Amino acid sequence: MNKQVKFNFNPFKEGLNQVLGALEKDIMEVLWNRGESSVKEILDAFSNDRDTSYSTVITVTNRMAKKGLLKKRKVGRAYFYNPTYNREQFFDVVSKKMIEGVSEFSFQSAMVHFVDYMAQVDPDKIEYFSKLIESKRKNKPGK
Amino acid sequence: MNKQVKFNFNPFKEGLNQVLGALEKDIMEVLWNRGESSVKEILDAFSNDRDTSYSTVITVTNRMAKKGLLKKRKVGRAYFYNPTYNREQFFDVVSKKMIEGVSEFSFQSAMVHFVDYMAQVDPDKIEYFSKLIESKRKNKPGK
DNA sequence: TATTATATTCTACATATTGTAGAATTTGCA
DNA sequence: TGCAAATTCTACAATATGTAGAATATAATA
Repeated sequence: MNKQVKFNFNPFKEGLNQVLGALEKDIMEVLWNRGESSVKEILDAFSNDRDTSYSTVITVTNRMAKKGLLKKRKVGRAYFYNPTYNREQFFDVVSKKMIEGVSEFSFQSAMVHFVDYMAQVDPDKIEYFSKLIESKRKNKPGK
Repeated sequence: MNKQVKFNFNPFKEGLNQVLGALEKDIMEVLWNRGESSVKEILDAFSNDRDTSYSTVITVTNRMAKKGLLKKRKVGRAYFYNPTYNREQFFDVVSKKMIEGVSEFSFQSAMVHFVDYMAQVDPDKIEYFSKLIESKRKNKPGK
């Protein structure tokens, strides 16, 4: 029923490009900013340095719909596309799947490096994280 | 200098297949189990249900060497291959890069889902994790 | 040294993903 | 009903991975 979004994660890229191709990303950004849009509207929203043909955008939006990233809806003769998830949901859905994936891959290493990362990048986050954990500990069912 | 290993992560697969192709994984397993090996030795180590040609293995081991997964060394007329990282190191290197990648992608979500995952899969790990964090907090440089 | 067995290199094809777009076709509105 | 607009179909490019035959190089040995 719930067809989940499919993606790969490239840790050597940045931001959305870790999960989406360059054009896919640009399309998502437009749709998140504008809301449901037609291909023409997406094209118009692209900055002038991106020169992409009409049919290229159609091809890619259709592929994205097939992957579960977008929903399409017919309005008159044209199709309108809308992200399945809003920006925040998307980052959350991807993060969840990735954390599960990496944890399954090697939980021990994931733990260690997660703490290391926190300590290095923003030590203050550790405080917040501790609280998050404490609240979970309280909810932990006694054995 | 330190050419790092390149990889993608597919959270919809399992174990090493999240990072390696099917044949790449089989080759890594053989090398981790046997240590430095020739193509012939790798082929011999494959279970009988895998029917792969000599040149297929050469092609893939060479690609893996190019990606930084293996080191090759000439012995007589043949090349011997050895993993750049042992099994534990490999899981650790990949996990580190992935945790950094996902944290950069969305640290907030990563945090929440990491704790959720822990609580759900193995609540006892939370205790260990708390200690890990406490030790980091002590090392935290006072502002 | 000539032969043979073995290993490598080169090349090429298959599938999958993503970017790209022309040509043909459909469709809806004026 | 005719045309502009949009879609569909098809196809090519690059990258990643799996696959392997043919040609070539090389080492051991007869």
